[in-house]
Amino acid sequence: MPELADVESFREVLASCARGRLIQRVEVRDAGVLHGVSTRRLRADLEGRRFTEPERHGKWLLARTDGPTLLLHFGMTGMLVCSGPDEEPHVHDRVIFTVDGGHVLRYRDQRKLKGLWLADDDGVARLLAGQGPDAMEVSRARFDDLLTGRHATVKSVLTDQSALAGLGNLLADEILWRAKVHPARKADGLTEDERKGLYADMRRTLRSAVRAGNVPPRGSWLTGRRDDPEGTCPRHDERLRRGRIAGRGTVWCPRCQPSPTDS
DNA sequence: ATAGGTGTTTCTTT
DNA sequence: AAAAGAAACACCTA
Repeated sequence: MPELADVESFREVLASCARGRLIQRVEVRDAGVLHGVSTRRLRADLEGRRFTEPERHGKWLLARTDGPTLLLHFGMTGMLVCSGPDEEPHVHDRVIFTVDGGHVLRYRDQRKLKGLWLADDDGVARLLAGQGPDAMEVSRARFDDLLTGRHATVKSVLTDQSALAGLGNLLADEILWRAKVHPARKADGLTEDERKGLYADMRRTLRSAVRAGNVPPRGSWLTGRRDDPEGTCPRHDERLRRGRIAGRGTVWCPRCQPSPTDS
């Protein structure tokens, strides 16, 4: 699930559920999701504090409080859920925050690939130090530098969080499809026009996906067709192609996105 | 039933 | 430098 658009929706969940609220109780149901902090210290440091305005950088969610910051990363299957006070916990609710006003915030995750960190401002800076600029905020000039400076495939650059933060497998494929750029093209082999188009289509795609709260599995999107082994391009009846690029399952349209001829 | 796959990241090996 | 593989984890499907 969680790429930039999903994490942005979790930020909104956090804001509407808990911003300005007092943290009454922190229940760690599975300490396996805690990183660099014990259950005891998480509770001691957060209970009695108040959530403030949450932020996001790439796929990281920063749950700010009037004390330390709780950082959340959702791996492949994590999510943030807000519920009323009396709902039964879900099997995969790993940490549950009860705040005042009758709201309960749940960090839910099936696989526990990532999890929760607690940090002061220096710690936050350290954790995010390796991240590139957020994909929603990156300037055209910076985006250009990113691509022209690298000989790797364009897909691997787009999904490299240290280059550009926030794009995952689905968003990258979606953006490349919209921009009609083959994912295996070399980043430094793109023309000026292609980089310009890629930037514009990245912004368009992100705007729509953030509005939807995910990369929408609609038929007019590549994502709406990638799970169908016989899926075709939304633009025509061409059968989608699949392969492994940048180490991830990749989908593209052979007609819209011509194969790289350069090397 | 075992193998292989997965909207992620990181570390190691090639 | 960059790509591939494995590992972390839990679950699903073939």
